[in-house]
Amino acid sequence: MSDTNEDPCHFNPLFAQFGDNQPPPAQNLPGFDASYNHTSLTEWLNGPCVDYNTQSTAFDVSCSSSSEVHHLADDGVLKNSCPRESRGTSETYPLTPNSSASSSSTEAAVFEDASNGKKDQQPRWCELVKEKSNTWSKPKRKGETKQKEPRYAFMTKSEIDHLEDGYRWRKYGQKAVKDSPFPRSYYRCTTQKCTVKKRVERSFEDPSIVITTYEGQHNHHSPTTLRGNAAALLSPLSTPQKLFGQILPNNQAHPSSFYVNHFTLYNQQQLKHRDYGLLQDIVPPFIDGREP
DNA sequence: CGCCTTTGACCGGCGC
DNA sequence: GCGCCGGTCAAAGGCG
Repeated sequence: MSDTNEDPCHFNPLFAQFGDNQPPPAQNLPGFDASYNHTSLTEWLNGPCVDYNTQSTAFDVSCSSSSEVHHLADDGVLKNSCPRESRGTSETYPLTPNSSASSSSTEAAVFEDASNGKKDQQPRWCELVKEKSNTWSKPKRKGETKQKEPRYAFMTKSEIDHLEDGYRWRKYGQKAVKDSPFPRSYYRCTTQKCTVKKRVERSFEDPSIVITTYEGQHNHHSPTTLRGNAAALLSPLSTPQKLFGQILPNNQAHPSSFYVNHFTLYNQQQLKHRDYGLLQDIVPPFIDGREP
């Protein structure tokens, strides 16, 4: 993170400049998709839920056709816009969650197809890490040991570290973060056989920003939304969310998409904390078992 | 009593 | 091989 200025894949918290309690003026931002414009937040809140699959389709950020990929590297650092040219001769590398894990059968089957490398099923996801030598390479996987779950990172402007998201979490660790005065907390979903984890840390560049990284997908519904949110029943994702705009960061070919946690929409109280964020890590197109 | 957080120890990966 | 670092474990204690 020290070479932030030179690193084309560093994370740029563009949303930090937005005013309190106001969504970003997405319609005024370059690259904003007018078809997803909403005259008001309320109108947008009442609209149909946009799931991960819809996001990748609607904003044309599918990695299958894109010359760039947005992803969360193995080290958990948000990276974006990795130029395809810089990948050298490396083959595309599917991001393949452990299919034997407790994720839903539909999702597992889809990912299995990708990892099997069938002729008619080209890998859709590239997982690369940037070496210190400024080159991109596949992450090292000694003995093909533990495959990692997909990760989704969120940045949220909030005074609260551990934001409510509708699921129950148990903290299992806390570590000091190098070069940061703020610790990183580790949480696990308390539901039996659910392997979803999340990390919560505060940005050292902007202490008002909480970075939440989810790993894996829930194999159950949110215990909170079960009673009050029928839409969430249809999408047992770790953090259902809605898009309300996107921007085109400087020198980047693909937009960043703004989101609001679906649960946040349901729980209006949470809106006090300006729970708007920047989704820099584009989710897999197969997330709900359907191709885009 | 069950569930949770805290916190030091431990482990594995990785760079030098 | 050694040290650093991120991630996890597990015992202890707090709380309702």
